[in-house]
Amino acid sequence: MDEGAGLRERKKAATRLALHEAALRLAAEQGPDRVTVEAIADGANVSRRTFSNYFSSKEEALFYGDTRRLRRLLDLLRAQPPDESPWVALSRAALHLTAEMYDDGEVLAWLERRRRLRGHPGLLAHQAAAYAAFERELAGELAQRLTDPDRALRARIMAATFLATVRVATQHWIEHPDTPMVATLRAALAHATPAPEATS
Amino acid sequence: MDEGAGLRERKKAATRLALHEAALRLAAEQGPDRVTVEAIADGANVSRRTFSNYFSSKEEALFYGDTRRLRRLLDLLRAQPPDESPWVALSRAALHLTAEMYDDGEVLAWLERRRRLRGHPGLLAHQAAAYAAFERELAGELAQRLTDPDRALRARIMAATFLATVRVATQHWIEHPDTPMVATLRAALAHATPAPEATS
DNA sequence: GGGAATCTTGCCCGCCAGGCAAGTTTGCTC
DNA sequence: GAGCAAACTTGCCTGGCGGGCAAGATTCCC
Repeated sequence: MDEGAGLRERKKAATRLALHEAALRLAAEQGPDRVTVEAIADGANVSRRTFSNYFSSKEEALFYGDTRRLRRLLDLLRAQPPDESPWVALSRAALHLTAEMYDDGEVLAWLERRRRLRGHPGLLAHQAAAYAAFERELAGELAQRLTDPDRALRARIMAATFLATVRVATQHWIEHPDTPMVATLRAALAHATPAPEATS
Repeated sequence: MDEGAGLRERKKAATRLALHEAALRLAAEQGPDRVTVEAIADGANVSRRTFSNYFSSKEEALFYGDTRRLRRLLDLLRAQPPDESPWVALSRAALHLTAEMYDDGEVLAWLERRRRLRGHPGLLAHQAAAYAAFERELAGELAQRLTDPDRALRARIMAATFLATVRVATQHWIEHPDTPMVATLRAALAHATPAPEATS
């Protein structure tokens, strides 16, 4: 990926990814609390101080994967036809994304490590925070697809509920991997589909 | 409130509340980053160490109000007729709660302080985390009101989307207090109302 | 090749979470 | 009331963290 950019950019992306991978691996091995930032930095062959240049906390490093995926989701959303209903566009983008993840092939290792982190309530909170950081951005994109009088509120609601749905679906799938992920996601999105505006 | 309990319990509740108030006041006055835990403890006439006995971080103290309100919401939900549709029960409980808040009369001071904290993205993340900590509990309650084959997933989705909606509605109202809060909440809940299960 | 921009690292400071133990307050029983 | 146990507060202390700063290394671009 990112083949186009210069050496500097590629190196940065590489260390950022290395830090993320190290964080995830170590957290899965030893439990998230037993891992120090220093250990993560070592695992990526980088000084502790450099870690701080990339991430502002252990947890941010841990969920950098989610962050990247959400950014990708935004791109996929932008690629949807602009006259499509916003929720449908969101759903398509999300399903497209999970398909991509399967193509990557790395899903299995990822799933395994994520399963070991299941049930640490502190981590769930940080994950929710990571998702929440995206709400404004996503809401901005959605607002352009709405014509409502109060699009601002509607866009934020839709962004928040959609992200919550994706987050829960992923979590649920991690805990019940017997069902394929797309099926879980599809069901979750169906459950959360907003009613076509009952004009109360 | 809590008149029934013994002295010990009442004192604990009082210091916990005092710490929360101090945190909110100081954060609103000086900005959340410029406030140290020590200052909050001082503001509540308590040692720094005691702060840690009540809250595990500044942010937890800051959002203790939200936490309390969410607990109250759960009680109100339990008080709804058990044959009511889950989403309607949730909505009623939420509207009931905001009505209670207005009755309290302290909403104005609260609003003022919260407005000053608007736009600190780090805080929004922590708020999302506080709400996320409630998802499991709420989902548990909702699961009892569902008969679905996959109630587990449905309950979690509904809990997550509902909490996201309440959170966004509150935030939106803080930023646009010209509209009354119940109106904002009602609109938000209407936008997020799930469709009656399109059997895809 | 050479200067400018950028990145890495080590050093450092103030802050923070939480274990431990001594001292204090509350609850309970007689 | 007296006295004891449970629970709470506090100070002390440790390991870890976030981020400012400046010196040195690397990359970029002319």
